[in-house]
Amino acid sequence: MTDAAESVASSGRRRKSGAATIYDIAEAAGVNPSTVSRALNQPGRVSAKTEARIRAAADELHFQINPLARALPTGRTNTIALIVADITNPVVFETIRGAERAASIAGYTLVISESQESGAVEANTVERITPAVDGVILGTTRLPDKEIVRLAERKPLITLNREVKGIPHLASDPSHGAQQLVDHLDELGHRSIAFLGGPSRSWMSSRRWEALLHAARSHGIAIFEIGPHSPTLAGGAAAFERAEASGATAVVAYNDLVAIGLIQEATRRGLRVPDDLSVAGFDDIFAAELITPPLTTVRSDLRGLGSDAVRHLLRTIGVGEPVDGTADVTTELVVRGSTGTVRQN
Amino acid sequence: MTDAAESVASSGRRRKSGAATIYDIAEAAGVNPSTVSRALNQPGRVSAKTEARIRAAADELHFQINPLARALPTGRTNTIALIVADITNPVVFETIRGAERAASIAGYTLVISESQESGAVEANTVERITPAVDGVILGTTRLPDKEIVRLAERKPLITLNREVKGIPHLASDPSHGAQQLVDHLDELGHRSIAFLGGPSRSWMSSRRWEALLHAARSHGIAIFEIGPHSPTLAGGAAAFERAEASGATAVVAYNDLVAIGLIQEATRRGLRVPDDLSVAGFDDIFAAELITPPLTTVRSDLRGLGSDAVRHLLRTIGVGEPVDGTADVTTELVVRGSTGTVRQN
DNA sequence: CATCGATTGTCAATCGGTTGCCAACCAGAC
DNA sequence: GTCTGGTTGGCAACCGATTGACAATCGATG
Repeated sequence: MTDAAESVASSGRRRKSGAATIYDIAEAAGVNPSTVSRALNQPGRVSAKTEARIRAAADELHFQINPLARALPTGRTNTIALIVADITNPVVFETIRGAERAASIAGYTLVISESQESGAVEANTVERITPAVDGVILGTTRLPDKEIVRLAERKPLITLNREVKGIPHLASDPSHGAQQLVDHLDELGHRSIAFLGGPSRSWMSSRRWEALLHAARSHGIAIFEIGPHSPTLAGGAAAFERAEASGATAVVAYNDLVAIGLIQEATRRGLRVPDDLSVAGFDDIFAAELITPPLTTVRSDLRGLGSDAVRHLLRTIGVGEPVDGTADVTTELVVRGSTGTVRQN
Repeated sequence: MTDAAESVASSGRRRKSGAATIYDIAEAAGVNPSTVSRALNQPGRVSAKTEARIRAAADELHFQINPLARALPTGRTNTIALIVADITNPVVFETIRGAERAASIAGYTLVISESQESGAVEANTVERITPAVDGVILGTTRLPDKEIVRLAERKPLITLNREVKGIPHLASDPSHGAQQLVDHLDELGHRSIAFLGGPSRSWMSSRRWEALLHAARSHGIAIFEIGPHSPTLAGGAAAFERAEASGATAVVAYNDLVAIGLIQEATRRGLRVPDDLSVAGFDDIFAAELITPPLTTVRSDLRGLGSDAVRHLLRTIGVGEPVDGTADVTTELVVRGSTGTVRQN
C-alpha cells in the first residue's frame, strides 16, 4: 500500500519528461522556490553564497526553465511571429533569415508562418499565433487595413512593404538603387527605358516605378510603364512583344523573376541580351547571377529589412534601446552582364 | 477611495491586452470556469443548453483560448520545431514549406530555426526551444549522434537525411532517380560517368554515389568518383579540370549547385554543354531551369519530405493514425537541356 | 412517494514559474 | 546592550487554463 502510494506520488512528480523544476532545485539547495527564481533572474537580489549554491544545484539537475510556465505570469513569451505569403519566394526568405538572426541574438524565438497567398489563411494563422507571441511582423500581408489595425491593438505589430496609417512599417527604399541604375544606363548610352510593372495594386511596383521615373527625369531620359504583369517568369515572357515594340533600348522589370522571364523569351526569339536589348531587375535573387547573361539588378538589403523589423519590434516591447522611428532600408545597384552599351545603328 | 480601489482592481483584471478568459465567460454565462472549459473541449460533457449559452458568451467576448495557459497543465503546446542549418538553401526551404503546410493542417504551429551551420548554435537553439514544443525535426543537423540520442529522450524527435541508431529518420531515396538518370545517359550513348562528390562526410553524397554506382553497374557503364568538393558554385568550378581530364562524357554532380558551377566553368573555358559534355545534378533547385542550358537533374520530393516528417512526428505524439514506420521519399529524373547525345568523333 | 442511476455542474488542486509583502537577520552606531 | 537601517529569504497569491472527485439535480421506476 505504502509502496504503491509512493510510486504514484513519485511518478506524479516526474510526469513531465523528468525535467527539473525550480522546486527540485529549491529542495536540493534547501531554500524556497521563490529564492531560486530570484537567484536565477534578479542579479544581486540574493546573497552571493546562496546564489552559488542554487546555481550549483541547477547545473547538477540540468535545470532548464520552462518558458511556458514563465510566460504565464509575466505575459512575456520571448517569441515573435513572422507571417509571409510564400516561403519559397527568394525575396521572402532572405528577410526571414535576417529576422531569424536578429531574434536569435536577442534571445527570442521566431515563429514563421506561411499564409499561402490567402488572406483567409493569414487571418486564421494570425489569430492562432497572436496570443502566444510578444509581437507580430507581417511580411507580405494580404489582410485589409482594418484588420491590421485591429491586430495592432492587441499586440505590437509591424508591416513590411505595406503602408497602413498609424502602423509602424518598414520597406526598402528603391530610390538610391534606381538612381544608380539610371546613371548606369545613361552612361551606356540609353535614352529610352521601358518599365515592366508588377501586379496592378502592388505597392512595391509603384514605389519602384516612381523612383525610376524620378531618376530618369533628372537625366532627361524617356521612360514609360508597361503592365501590369504577374510577378513570374511567364509574366516576363508575356511582356516581351510589348517591350520590343516600344522601341526602348533598355527594359527594367519590377523584379528579377520578370526580368529573367523576359531575357529567356528574348533569347528564344533570337535577340541577344545585352547587345540588342539591355535588361535589369530588382531584388537580386539567388538565380540572378546564375543565368546567362547574369542579371544586372537593384539589390535590397533584405536581410537588413528582416533584422530591422525584429529590432524595431523588440524595442517597442522594451528590449534594446528605445524606439527611434522606422528608417527604410537602402538599395544598391549590382552590375552584371545583362546591361550593355546601346547598339549603334 | 472606493473608486481608486475599484479602478486598481479592474485594471488588474484586464491587465493582459484585454483578452477574455474562461473566467469572464463563466461569469457572463453564470457557470463555473471549469464548466466553460468542458463545454469548449469535451463535446457532450455538458448539456446542450448550457453549452449554447457558454458558446454565445464566448463569441460575445471574442474569447480566444490562451495557448500558454493551456499548455501548462496539459503539457501540449501544439507546436513543433524544425531546425535547419541554412534557411536560404533551396533544398531546405522546400522542406520547410512542406512541413509548414502539414503542421498547419493539423492545427499545429511550426517554429523554424536556423543553426547557421554551427553545431554550437544548433545545440543552443534546440535546448532553448525543446521545452516549448511537442516534438522536434532536425532538418540538417550538425549535432553528434550522442547529443541527438539525448534529445530524443526528452521529446519526440525525427531527423531528415541523417541516420542515427534508434532514432526515427526520413530521407529521400536517390535510387529511383539515379536509375532513371543512368538509363537516360545510357540511351544517349554515354559509357563513362564521373561523379562529383560533396563534402567528405556528407551522408547524402555517399547515398547518391552508391545509387549511381549500383545503376551504372547494372548497365555496364564505367563510373568513378571525384572529390570531395564543397557544395557550392565554386566547388563545381574547381572540379572542372579533373572532370575534363577524366575523359568521361557525362558528369553527375552530387547537387545542382555544384553542377551549375561546373557548367559555368566549362562554358567559360569554351566547352559546350551538352554537345561536348553532359552534366546533371541532384535536387532540382529553383535556379536549375533558369540557367543555360537548363539543368537535367534528379528531383527529390522535398515538400513531401517535410510534410511526412511532420505527420510522422504528430503520429508519435498521438495525432492522426498510429505510426507505421518511416518510409523514404522517392526521387525522379527531370530531363532538361544539359544532357545530350555523345559527340561522335 | 421513495429510491436509484445517470447526467450535469462545482470544488479545489495542479501545471511551473513570478512577485508583492513581510519577517527574520545582520552589522554597525550609539 | 539596544536601536536602526538595509539585506536576505519565505509565504502566499496569481497567471489561465485542465481535470479528478464529488455533489446536486433530474427523470424514471418500482
